Amino acid sequence: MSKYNYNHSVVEKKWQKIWERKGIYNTDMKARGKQTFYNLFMFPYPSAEGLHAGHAFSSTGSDIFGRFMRMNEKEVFQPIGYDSFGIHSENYAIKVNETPQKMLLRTLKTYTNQLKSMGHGYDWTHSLTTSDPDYYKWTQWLFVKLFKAGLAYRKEAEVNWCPSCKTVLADEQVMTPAQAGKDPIRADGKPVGSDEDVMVCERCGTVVERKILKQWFLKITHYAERLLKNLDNINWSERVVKTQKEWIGKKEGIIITYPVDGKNASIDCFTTRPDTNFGATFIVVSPEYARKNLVNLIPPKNIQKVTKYVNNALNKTEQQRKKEGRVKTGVFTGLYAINRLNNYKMPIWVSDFVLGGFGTGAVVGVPGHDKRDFEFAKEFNIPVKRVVVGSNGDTSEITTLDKVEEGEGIAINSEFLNGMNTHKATEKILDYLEKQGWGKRKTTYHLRDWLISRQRYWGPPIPMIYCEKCARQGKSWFTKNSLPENSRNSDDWQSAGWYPEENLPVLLPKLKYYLPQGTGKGPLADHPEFYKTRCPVCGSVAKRETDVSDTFLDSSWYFLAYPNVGTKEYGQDLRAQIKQTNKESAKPFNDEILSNWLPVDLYFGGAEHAVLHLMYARFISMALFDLGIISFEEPFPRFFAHGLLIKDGAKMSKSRGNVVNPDDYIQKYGADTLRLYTMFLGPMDGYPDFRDTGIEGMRKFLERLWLLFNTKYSLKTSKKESIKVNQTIKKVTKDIKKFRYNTAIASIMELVNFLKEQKRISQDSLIVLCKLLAPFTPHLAEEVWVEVLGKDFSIHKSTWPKINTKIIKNQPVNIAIQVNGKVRKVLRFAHHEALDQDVVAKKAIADPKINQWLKGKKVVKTIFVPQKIINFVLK
RNA sequence: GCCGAGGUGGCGGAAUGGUAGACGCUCAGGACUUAAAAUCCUGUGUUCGAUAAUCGGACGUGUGGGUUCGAGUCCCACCCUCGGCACCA
Repeated sequence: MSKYNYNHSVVEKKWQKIWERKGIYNTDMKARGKQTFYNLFMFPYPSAEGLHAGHAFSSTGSDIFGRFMRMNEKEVFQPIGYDSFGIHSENYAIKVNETPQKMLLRTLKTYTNQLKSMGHGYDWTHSLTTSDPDYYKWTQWLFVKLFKAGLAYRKEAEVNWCPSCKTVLADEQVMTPAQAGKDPIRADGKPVGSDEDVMVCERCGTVVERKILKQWFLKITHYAERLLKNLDNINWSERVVKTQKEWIGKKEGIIITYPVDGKNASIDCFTTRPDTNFGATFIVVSPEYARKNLVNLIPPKNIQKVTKYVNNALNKTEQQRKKEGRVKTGVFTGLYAINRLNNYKMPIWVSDFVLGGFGTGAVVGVPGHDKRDFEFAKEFNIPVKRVVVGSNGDTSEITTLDKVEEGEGIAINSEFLNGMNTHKATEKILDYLEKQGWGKRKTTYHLRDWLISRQRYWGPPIPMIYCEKCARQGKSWFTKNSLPENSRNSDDWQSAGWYPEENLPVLLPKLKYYLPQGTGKGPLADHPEFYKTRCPVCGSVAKRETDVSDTFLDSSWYFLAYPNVGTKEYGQDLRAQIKQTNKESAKPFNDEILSNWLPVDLYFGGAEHAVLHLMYARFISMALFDLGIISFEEPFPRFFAHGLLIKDGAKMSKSRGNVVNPDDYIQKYGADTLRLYTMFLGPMDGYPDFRDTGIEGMRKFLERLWLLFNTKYSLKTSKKESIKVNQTIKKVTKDIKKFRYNTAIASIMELVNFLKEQKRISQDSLIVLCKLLAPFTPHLAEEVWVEVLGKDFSIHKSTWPKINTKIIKNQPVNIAIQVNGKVRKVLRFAHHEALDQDVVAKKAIADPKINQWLKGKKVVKTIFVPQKIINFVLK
């Protein structure tokens, strides 16, 4: 090839072929003697014909780090695969009117070609596809394991239903339209008002409905405390940690029991601020609570008004309640409750601002220290008491909303709590109330159990068998005494008649018509040849579960599978296994490989999975840890949340018509150009906008690079050149470690500009430059390494350049002149002038400006200020 | 309302308390060319002044204060933007 033309398509194809043939990115899983590095990138789900430029942006970010670690002498494992099961793929198949199987045959080929054409260093020998029976038999095995451990159960519950996807959704898959990035639509075609607060399906943007159905749940709440606690010990992007913490939503408080005056009854209220309880002046219960627990107690003269209010409130939809805003309404029940702390008689009210579904559904009103309580008290002329003095020191009466002190402070008017700070007072009162038997500590979480049933076709069938005969006799897989710890206290235990299927996989049959029914049952329910079976215990006719599991169950363990792909453990036949006595110990993992490679060293992915995949994967890992199957709780000690590549100010999406296809750019400019360009646009955790003009410039830079490498070089390196080169190494290394690829590239460009201005460029400088470029532009670097610099095969087996610290030590310095003990003047000198402190000091004094300034002043000291201040006395 | 993150040229974005605007895009001028494209060179925060030319001054990081020899960076108050949570007791 001509040395003056950089032909990207020839070079890139050539090296991609060589890499594949020689398998240089294939990892020796039993590697010894080298430190291992598991570099994981969130696998894509094939819900379109191919990847868009956003994937190129994020996957390149992950690949660069992997290549960097490789050059830092780590044995790097960088796998890739496909999250091919699930609603997203199925919906796309429906759209193109094909079966998911057939659609995937085509799209996976495209995805693979695209990923390869970007030049990522993936180990394709450890690839996996979640819809492959070899994979999903283990997903089913996982479900069975969880079931046996009491972590999977079935219960009837009010659940989210997407009328468009015709399936239920987990709480995490329901969000506001803004979060989903979709305009809300209603299944019946009615328009959604812009002021309406609606929740939509994460996938399709349809407004969700509520339905009561019997479904399978995973008991993630059992791990709420550990999921929360461990967050403090893992190195994750801050915003993701915060989101998870909020989603778990831990609240510590106490349930206080207040006797109802003159009745043989009491009301339980949950509060997180028992330290303010001396300031309680009323009780409010939700309409739900009133209807359920209070109606019989209410005096006749109040009953009509209360009933009317309750009925009215309960007939309103959630949306109506929200629309009415914060105006407080309510009705007095005629009843009083006693606050046993001070024997205060608190009127009991009913109001719809109290939620039936949170806490106990009843609240104790402390109007001085809760804004909502204050609004309510003002509305109905209920007394307000101050029991906390906040940081502003105000002790006056609380008469307006802005005087309500919700923060921490010092307790007053609270008898034995007086003078204590909020923290101490809380501890004291908690102990006191428990000791008196008036209350009980209670911790609540926002996190709910994970609903995994899906009434769809494209997923792993939930491997459970239902035997009606056994159910009638109250039999189940668990004997009465063998109910696991986790489930023993649960009211939700309704699994009589259910047995786990161990003859795995329960194959998903090929169906020609697989569309969701919308009846609350999945398409498999129409296929007796699938669901008809025999009870594994009594042998009578039994039925299989016809729902499939959530796609997030597939992806909750895939990172554990990658390193084990190809092992005999992962490949073993579970159908043969069950005949063996050790069937309980069957698992897809090789212990040596697990300990060599896991947990994942760096997980690179999108922040949108904060409460979805990332939470589920942590939960599953903890469960597997408790079952003794793996030896760590946290699968991802380090997670980096990348940003998103946007186009014309918006997220790329088909409906907006702003999808950038990376193929066009790879063909026109080359993968290296696209890699370098997307990385240069901005910080990796930002939201850079893709523009065509910029990429032209980047392509020109690569051409100039190519020319630079092809110019004559000398063997000697000048001192100035050496300083520059070493500064660049230092900067680029630091930036890559912090995922600041854009500034790393800028430094490389600066070095190139510098080298171009030199009359002679040394070979050493070019070698360093080539190495610095290698993670970003792997093909170009490889070509230069071998063809131009004549080095051994593959730059990626070479080592990252070392910094010569001696050379870059001399940085610019400041000379500060001290008069009468205070620094009064500072001069700045370039590094090469400031090698000797005395020389510099003399020079400072000699400076005409300083000289003039110094006139008539007594110089005591000059101070040498490079990075830190070093004092020395001027003689 | 509460909790985060942030506000720097025409644009994307750089700056361990130490020459603000690296690097790139855009734009302008020049060279080459019959011409255009490509390429290369020069300039490009605002403003004032000056020279034959090299040049010099002032102001500039949302606003107003403060600390410091020195502040985009640290502290206080305010304004604005973007995320997350939201009648969760």
